Amino acid sequence: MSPATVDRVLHNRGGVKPKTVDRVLQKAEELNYTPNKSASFLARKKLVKVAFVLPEYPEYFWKEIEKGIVNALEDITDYGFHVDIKKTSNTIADQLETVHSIIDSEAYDGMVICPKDGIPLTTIIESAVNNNFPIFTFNNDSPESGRLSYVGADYFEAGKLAGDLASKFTGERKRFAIITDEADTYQMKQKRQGFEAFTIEDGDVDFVKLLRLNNQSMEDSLERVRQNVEDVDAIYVACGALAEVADQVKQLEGKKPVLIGHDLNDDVYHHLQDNIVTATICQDPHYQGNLAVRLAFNYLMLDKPPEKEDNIVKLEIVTRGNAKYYWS
Amino acid sequence: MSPATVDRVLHNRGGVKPKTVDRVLQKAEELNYTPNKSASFLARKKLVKVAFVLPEYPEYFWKEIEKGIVNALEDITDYGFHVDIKKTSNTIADQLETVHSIIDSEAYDGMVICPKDGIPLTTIIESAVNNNFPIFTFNNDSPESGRLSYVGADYFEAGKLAGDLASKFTGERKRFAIITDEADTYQMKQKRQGFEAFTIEDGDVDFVKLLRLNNQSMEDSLERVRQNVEDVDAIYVACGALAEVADQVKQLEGKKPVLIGHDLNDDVYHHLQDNIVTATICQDPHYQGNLAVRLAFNYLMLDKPPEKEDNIVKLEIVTRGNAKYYWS
DNA sequence: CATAAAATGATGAACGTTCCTCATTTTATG
DNA sequence: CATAAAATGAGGAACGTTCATCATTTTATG
Repeated sequence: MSPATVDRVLHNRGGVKPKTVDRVLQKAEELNYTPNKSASFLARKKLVKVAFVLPEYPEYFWKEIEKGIVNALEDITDYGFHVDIKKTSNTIADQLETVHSIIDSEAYDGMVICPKDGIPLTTIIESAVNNNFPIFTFNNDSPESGRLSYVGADYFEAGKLAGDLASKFTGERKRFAIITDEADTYQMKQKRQGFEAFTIEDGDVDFVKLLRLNNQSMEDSLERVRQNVEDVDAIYVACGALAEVADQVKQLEGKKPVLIGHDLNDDVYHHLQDNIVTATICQDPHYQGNLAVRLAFNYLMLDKPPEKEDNIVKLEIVTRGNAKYYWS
Repeated sequence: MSPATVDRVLHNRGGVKPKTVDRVLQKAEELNYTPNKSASFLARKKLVKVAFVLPEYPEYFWKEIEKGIVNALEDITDYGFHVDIKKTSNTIADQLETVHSIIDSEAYDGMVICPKDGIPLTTIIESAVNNNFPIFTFNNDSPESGRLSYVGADYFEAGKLAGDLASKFTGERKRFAIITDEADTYQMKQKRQGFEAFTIEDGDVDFVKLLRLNNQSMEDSLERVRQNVEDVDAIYVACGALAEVADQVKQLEGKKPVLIGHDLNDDVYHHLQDNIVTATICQDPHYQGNLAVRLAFNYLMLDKPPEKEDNIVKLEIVTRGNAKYYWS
């Protein structure tokens, strides 16, 4: 039997009779054979290409993600694995177009995407996956689409954690407020529900009031928030406006409420230093980018399907004391 | 010019006249040459071997580290890089012996070690490094030894973070206690000083009392701690006895003080769930193990010296709400 | 300046796969 | 059962390095 035959079996490229296939596989098992990666990558002639589809927004977060991706790729160069990062505006239409062009171009062997909520994306992912085009989701899931695997956080848990923190950072009185905005995406709903779930389980919470920002008239609604927040002991900002809310809180007279939110940017970092923001809940974007690359690499280059359908990344608590590790 | 000549230059294996060396390097620069890793690993015949010297203790922590190491190695198999993990008892003598045998055996191309405090280890590391035997430190540093690079936490910062948390988790009154034990290692001193530094900077702290456990008569000293802690609002356990102290705190009547410490094990995990331990400060052992392997790999296999002398890993805050991501 | 030693240069065989090409055997079809 | 088509098998070149070996040139030494 020639190496070529064996290779055909190992890559199930067909053209080998079942009896031989068995013989090869059995022998491989017996000898505890594992292909040598160096040789394999070296001999492989064609590039494997993967497209990463990311929203442009919010900038700082995706920049960090991108660093994680690039960083993971550094370890992998020379192995014939290539990724293109495609940024789309934050509209569904734009993302759909990008995805279509990726699939139709037939230039890619797979895709990793942070999909917008809703049917259109689910549908196209589903049909691509059924068509044997592997897709991984990222940061925002689309479980019904049949994507191979998801990398990202559990936002319900994130909301619960926010509740846990709000409770720990406050004293006797626990009058809480949640702030969301109009978009009220799936992620935001999950966070809110998690926070509420915590307050119900906990029992010590006096009340939770829900405030919604209006993106059209941001100034007005922030003003309203400020007025509504004077009798509150902790505020949980579930939307992306943590820094803006912090600006308002900073203006409050007297004892300031505990302020908790998500993610980190330059403004939030400074509010942490000033103890206006007590804590912010982060996911390590670097790690996330890294993991997504590895999943795609393992699948496409090493024939290793993802071990789990969900790769839930950890939620990290960032305060003044450890912020510098998270913001560089 | 033959590939062999070029190769000699690229691996500065000598035997090439300076003019040629220059010519080659210049051309390489000009062509933006980077060696192909697959081909390089494949053609390389000899194994590179690295010894990891770890204390056996505390078990759970080093088990996690080991997982991180093994995990990093999985991505690297077939590349001719091999590591042996050597565990030593917690005595200096034992560690010295292990290190000597590693160096004398001449079977290794490098070493990663979590060195015990003190002159003996510093000395031997220094002489080995001067002798062109690369050594990386890990979890516990030995900067004067001239090790190539350190991977681990900044324990002074860890103490400060503990102070920050203690302050945030308490209300009006801030009467704190620090608990250490007899060993009072460098790490523990750093943590203590960091905590104290925070309390001084902060200004709001009423007092900090220092309690020292006696390892010989643990029961007695825990008993003593319990009595000394009734008038305290927050306790910071800087030594490894967080779970034991938590057991004592659990028995206290009335309002329990905030309890903060380091690391995670099964007992601490349960005390977090019960809200006896409010928060514990962790370093990701998985990541640490991973990073140490990569540093050694980059240095020995890719000729990439570590970018930084200190690879300070982040300090992570673990509470009931996110403990599950840290304990599996 | 003869000679040995050191320095430098060229050659080509590995490393363990992948995959193309061609030869041979089996199977399907009338 | 003849023939074409499909299935299977064997052989060997290529991937881009590393490194041992041998050939040649330069340098040191008396």
